[in-house]
Amino acid sequence: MERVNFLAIEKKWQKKFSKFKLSKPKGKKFYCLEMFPYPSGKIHMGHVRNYTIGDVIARYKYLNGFNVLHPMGWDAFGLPAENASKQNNLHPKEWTYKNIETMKNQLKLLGLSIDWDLEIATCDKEYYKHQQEIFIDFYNQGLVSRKETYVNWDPVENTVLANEQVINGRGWRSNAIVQRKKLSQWFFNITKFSNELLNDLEKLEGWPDKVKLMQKNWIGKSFGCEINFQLTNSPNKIKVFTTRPDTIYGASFLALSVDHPLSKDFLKINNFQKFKDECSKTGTTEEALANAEKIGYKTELFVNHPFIRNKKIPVYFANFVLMDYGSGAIFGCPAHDQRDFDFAKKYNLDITRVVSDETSKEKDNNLLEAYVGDGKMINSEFLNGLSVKDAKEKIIKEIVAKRFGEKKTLFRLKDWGISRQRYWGCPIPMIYLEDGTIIPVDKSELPVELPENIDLNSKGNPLDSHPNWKHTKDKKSGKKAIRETDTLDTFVDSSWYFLRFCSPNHKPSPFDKEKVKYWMPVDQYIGGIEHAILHLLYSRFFTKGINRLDKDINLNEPFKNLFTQGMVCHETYKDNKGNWLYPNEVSKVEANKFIKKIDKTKVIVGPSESMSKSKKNTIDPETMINQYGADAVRWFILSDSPPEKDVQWSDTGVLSANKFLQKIWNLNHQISIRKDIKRNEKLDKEFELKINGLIVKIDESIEKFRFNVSIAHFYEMYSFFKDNLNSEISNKIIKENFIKMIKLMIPFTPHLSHECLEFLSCYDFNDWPSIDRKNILDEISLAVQVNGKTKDVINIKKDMDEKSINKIIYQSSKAKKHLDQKKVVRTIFVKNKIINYIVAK
RNA sequence: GGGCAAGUGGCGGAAUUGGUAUACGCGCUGGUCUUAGAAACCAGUGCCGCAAGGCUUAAGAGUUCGAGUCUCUUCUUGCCCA
Repeated sequence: MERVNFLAIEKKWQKKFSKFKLSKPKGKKFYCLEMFPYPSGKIHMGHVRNYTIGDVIARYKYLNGFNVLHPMGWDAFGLPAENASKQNNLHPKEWTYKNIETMKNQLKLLGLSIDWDLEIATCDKEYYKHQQEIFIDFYNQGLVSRKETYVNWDPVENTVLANEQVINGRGWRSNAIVQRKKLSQWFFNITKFSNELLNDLEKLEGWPDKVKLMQKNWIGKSFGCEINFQLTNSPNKIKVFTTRPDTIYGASFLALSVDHPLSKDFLKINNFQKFKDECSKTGTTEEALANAEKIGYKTELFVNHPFIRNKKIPVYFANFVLMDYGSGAIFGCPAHDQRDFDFAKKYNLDITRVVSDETSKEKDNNLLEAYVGDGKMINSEFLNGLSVKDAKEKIIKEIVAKRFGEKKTLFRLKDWGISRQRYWGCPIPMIYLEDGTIIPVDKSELPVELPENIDLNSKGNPLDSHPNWKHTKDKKSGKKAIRETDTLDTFVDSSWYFLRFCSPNHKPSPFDKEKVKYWMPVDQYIGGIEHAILHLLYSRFFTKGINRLDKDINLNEPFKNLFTQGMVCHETYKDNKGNWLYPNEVSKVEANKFIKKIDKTKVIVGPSESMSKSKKNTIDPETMINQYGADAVRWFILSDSPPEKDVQWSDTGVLSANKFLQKIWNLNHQISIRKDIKRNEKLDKEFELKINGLIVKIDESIEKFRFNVSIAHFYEMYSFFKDNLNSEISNKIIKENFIKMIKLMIPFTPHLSHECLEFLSCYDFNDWPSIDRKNILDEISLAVQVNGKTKDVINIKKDMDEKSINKIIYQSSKAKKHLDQKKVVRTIFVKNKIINYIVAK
């Protein structure tokens, strides 16, 4: 068998690919973008999968005549650089750029069609300078504000986290339990776009429904009303937001957040202070609040019930009410809200049912839990008998009419806190004058550069501890000023990089508007599902913000089509002491039996999980590329599972990919030395039809992101070629069609395909085989069923009528014996598909 | 607790969207070649059955000439929100 040295040919073609451009003067534009990586050191299999998928799409579109933008860059700011710096005494900048160099070379090993002239790194001052400009523009547009709020404080990273970065009450990166802390912070006013961010989801037809639903839930629009409750002993009112005004007749208490303005009057009271401290331990997430024991602090305050004369409702402070949702106060209706129910049980408060549960036969009022379902209103005077929905409408009308409150829509989405007390991020371009005014840095002074000399071991914020960096002057007035020493959340960096890629070297502004108008939106965005909320929501916000700055850009959404790929998984291994082991530290003795290479001790095999350094179930892409070749690695990672699902890494899988690609090379060689034999025109035609069918299938499966199916078709086509090497088919036809197949493989195995084409003296690497519409098979196979069960399959001419088919079946079909001497009651005939005889029993 | 997916051989997974279930790959079994191994090649591989044939898409029901696909119930798993 003829063999090819994959490493040698890959090296050869990579030299050409590295200068490769998919952009061309003609053709419709296509912007193909994969989420850019964090330069953590080395690429991992997740990157391999992500960028291979992107490369298939980019190359496919290019070969189909599109003018393709396919850039790559680095999400280069972030905490790991600081941590590494402390450990290795290497400046974050050096560490980052060293990693970028390594990873860039690794990406090149994959043979990606990336235009490296467009490369950007977010830690480059040429990049963050423009980010600071956008920040100032947003500030001037009222999209940035400074607020004192309770924040999620990550005690391990010593920084503030956005709500989106708190997962199950823990920091998304450190996994430390998040604390509540009051700080003055910068915010992007993302809530100004709540409605647009929600409504425009509908326009995103090219996004997975799942992601849209997650964003919808995250934005969390809810309808309800505000009700002002009159305090009995003061002229003041307490404003309450509720989505269930229909349950007002069941109200038995008011609960306020401990941060509610009214709490000021209680701060001097010892018990209250104690209670407040207790509440701060609960955490800020909705989950923590829901699971925590409901505790309250009873005040001597009462409010009047707006609809029940002479009814006074007690006022509590409670731990499950948050100041930053609604008005920081709720009315409790224990019968129909579980949290209120728990609270009422604990403090012996009234539980009055106002919605009847028609599905339950129990009529008594002794509820075991809150009833939140639908039903008819009871105990509610003029609402009685109405459904929950109707009651809601009626009571809101009444509340508005009587001026007790107003109709209101509320969002769960909160503004995006962007201040981080870290060094390795984009400095926030604001200054504080001595008189207390806060103003943006003059644009002519941008970028506000990070200082090179920094002591990362100092306590607290490194920029704040720097001896002189923060001291500056206001350019206009010449007054002394102090710089903002917080840096921006790194999610800001990735919220507009897709715009920068359209003109990465543009100096005057963040991007060349004309280029953005041409390339945007991104036609295909590809990345992990883990960014379904954070990154994608922020990018949408940025796009809308930028569009507001200049309507002429006319860009509402950044990503037209989104694809979220699954993760790469591998079995986990532990030795008998419970230590994790890398896959290359163990060897397989027999099925399901593994031993540790070093001392032959038994290894415990755990379930297959997403590859992670902590569990050591990682496979190094570079090792695999060196062993099997980049094309084989690409081939395997695309072939084994549909790309949106998790894929199981398998050494035998990548080995068999390697073997198959060797066979393709061997076939290529055999075709080149094939001797022309007697030819049969009919076979020639059949052969052409077959390859024509392949083009249709490959086009379709690539468009639908079903690369595993594409690859199955290539396997079938390979067998077809091999089986026909000695058939009476002309050399011309075999070779022409083999070239077509090889061209179809370019997006999957660019190195091997190019090498084969060159070997066959075909130097046109830039076109895609076209479908010959006339060359469509005129024979089809038809299923013959009796009583709905398939008894035979016959090959007939396309579009043959029922009568002729009947004749064939009664003459020669295997189904004949099931029909003989039986009465056919009915025949169902679907042209070119099936014929079904219903026979009497 | 709520919402959304999904359940097909020993494994990863196909199935033209209601019309031939198990394509393709892995693994496994047998054979050829080889001193041997590896590679390569050939054959087989859902289940029952010697065969004819019958059964089979988590379980159960329903609609239909026909259901992996549609509807309902149950179970299981995964994800997101709580």
